[in-house]
Amino acid sequence: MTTTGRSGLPTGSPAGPPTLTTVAELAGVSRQTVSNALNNPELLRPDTLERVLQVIADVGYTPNRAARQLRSGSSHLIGLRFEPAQEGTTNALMDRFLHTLVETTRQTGHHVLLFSGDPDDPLDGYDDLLRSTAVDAFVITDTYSGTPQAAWLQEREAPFVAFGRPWDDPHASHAWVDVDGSAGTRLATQHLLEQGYDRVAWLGWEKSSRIGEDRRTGWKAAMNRAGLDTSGLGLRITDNLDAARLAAHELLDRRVVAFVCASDTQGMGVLRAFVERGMRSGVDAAVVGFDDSLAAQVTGLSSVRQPLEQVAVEVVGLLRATLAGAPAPERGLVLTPSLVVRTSSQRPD
Amino acid sequence: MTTTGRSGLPTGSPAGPPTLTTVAELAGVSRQTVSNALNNPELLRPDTLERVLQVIADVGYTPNRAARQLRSGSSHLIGLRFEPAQEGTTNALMDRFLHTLVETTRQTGHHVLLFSGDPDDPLDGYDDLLRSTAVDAFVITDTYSGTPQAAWLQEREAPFVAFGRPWDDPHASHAWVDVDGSAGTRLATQHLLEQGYDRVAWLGWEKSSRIGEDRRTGWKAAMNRAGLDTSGLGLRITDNLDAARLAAHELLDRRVVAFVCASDTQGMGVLRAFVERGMRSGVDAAVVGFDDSLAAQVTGLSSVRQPLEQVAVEVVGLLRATLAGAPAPERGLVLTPSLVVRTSSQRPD
DNA sequence: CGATAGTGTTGGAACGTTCCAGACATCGGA
DNA sequence: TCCGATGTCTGGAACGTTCCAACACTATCG
Repeated sequence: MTTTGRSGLPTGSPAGPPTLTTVAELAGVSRQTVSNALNNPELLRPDTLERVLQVIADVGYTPNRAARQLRSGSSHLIGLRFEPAQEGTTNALMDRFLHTLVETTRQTGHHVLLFSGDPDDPLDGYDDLLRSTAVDAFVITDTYSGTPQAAWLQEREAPFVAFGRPWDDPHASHAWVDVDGSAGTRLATQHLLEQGYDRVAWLGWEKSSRIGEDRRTGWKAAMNRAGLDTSGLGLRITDNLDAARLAAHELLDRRVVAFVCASDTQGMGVLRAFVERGMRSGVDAAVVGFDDSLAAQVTGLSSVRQPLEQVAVEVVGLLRATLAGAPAPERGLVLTPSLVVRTSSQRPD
Repeated sequence: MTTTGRSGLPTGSPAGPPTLTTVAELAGVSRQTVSNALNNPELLRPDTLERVLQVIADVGYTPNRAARQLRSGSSHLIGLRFEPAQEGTTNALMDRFLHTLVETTRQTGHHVLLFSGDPDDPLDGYDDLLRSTAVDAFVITDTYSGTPQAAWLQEREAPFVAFGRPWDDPHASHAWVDVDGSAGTRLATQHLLEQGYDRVAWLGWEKSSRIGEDRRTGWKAAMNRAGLDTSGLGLRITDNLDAARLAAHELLDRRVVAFVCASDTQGMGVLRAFVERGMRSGVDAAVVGFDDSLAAQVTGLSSVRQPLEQVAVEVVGLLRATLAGAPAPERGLVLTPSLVVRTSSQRPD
């Protein structure tokens, strides 16, 4: 029973963390049995299992990730390209999503790997990680600019799930989750109509923004359903405070006092216009923003809130299915946002 | 020259990405030579090097991370426990820091691994990653609650760098970077004094907050240097908008119209109080917040801005040094924040 | 009682890389 | 001419795990 080679040193010398062999020797079983104790416990006889697990706990053994990955091919890492804030994606938004993603993947034994790439090349960074087998799958989030990553990843048969629908190709055959922006603005518009306003204006983004146009349709649908005319009430402007402030003034001149916006930034611009005219927000005029950012929470701006936590949970669910070899669902999952009503759109009591 | 075993299949069959052996055969050299071409190019004859690199580029070879890590012991991953927002750390703040961290580590060939843990146990999660040799080092960020992680990691000789100073032990022997909160509030206070206010109030956090007390000292120092009395001007309240609003009213009753706050949230509360009294912010009264959050940017609240990008760069620099075996610097690195002046504290023109 | 089918456990091989010792030329100097 | 030094390249071994085929043993059945 010559103790397996492993140099001349006394086996299990304190250099480095314990390994399978260390545990095996202490428990008086083979390496493979220890491995099975962790990965296929049902194969072991109960008393053996207990003995092995006890030793594992005693020495504080944790399998070496690199070795496991090398042999099994799975890194238990999910890659996410971490971009600076972009249109439709406030930093804080990403933060909420990311946090739940990390928390949820933890439960499946996965971790999140962040990477970055050349801002001008939406594909940069993916290739390296894929070829070096560093990650098991990707989560892609910036689908507003078309989805070159999706096509690229699919071509390479790399598993991934998208947060954001494939605007270019609604029937794309990959798994995705998105939030129904249109439903959000519909909620906001209905809310303002219920508050007694009949001419509700829209402040949105340029026509080139798919997300912006989607949100606009919600406003339009709510107005139409109420039998109201929208002509002259929908404005497309750039996403900054001052543009929104000026646009609001323009509409206020025409006695339009209710606004639904494509972003909180624009909502803040409208609020500013109210103040400049001495109008009491929520009383003389009303506005609803989009994204429920910190700014909205702190200034009392009503806002449409995306269920990002739920999105992250669903993304992880799809990820698990994809990794298990399941085909992508027939259609993507579209979640409904909620409306957070604050003082900017509701009369006190 | 029997082609090395590798099953009976034609060598380099398209299954899976190319490996060292694939490249070696195509280039007509040994595995080791290919490895050297990447890791120690100076060992190769120039023409051999070129030939090998050409093949590498042709077949799109990237070393397998798991295998490399298993052999060399380095994962090229940096672990970061990703927490929900906490005192003194707005989500958006973390976002700026994290983004630069990802970007900077990219240049050193590292990636950022996010993990989470039991919110009640600041140590949870570290142990697993350490024992499974999943990460090369950690970045710890939540040092405001004491630094149990730092002590714990040091005990295990795990490399790490902290963002945030070790309040409990200023001479702790690990590498850290922090922002000089005191300098920030000093800047803010001086600015208000220059604007002609002489009774500048402080709205800060409870005494138990080290960060809060640090920021308070900056205000006090600036006032003292100007020969001004601070009695009755410093208030410690909870970090929410309404507490700040009420505190501001209390001070405004006493004709105190200039405020330096420990957070933007409090700053927003003060702004609200101005509005409620019909005071024009920046004209009749002034306030400066802390952290330059989106809310501040959008509401025109002057604020102290932390140089988070610079912090991240310095953290990575220290990380590299630590991983290279350098001892921790004698003292931590303290960076100076800047003041972003907006309409809340400066008269127009 | 011998063949058959589990049940629990084992050792060898393999994943793809880098470390290491050595092989084989080539070169300069004694 | 011979020797050591240098430059260039090679093959075996090892990192720690899981896959796989095979093992010993017990229980079942004809």
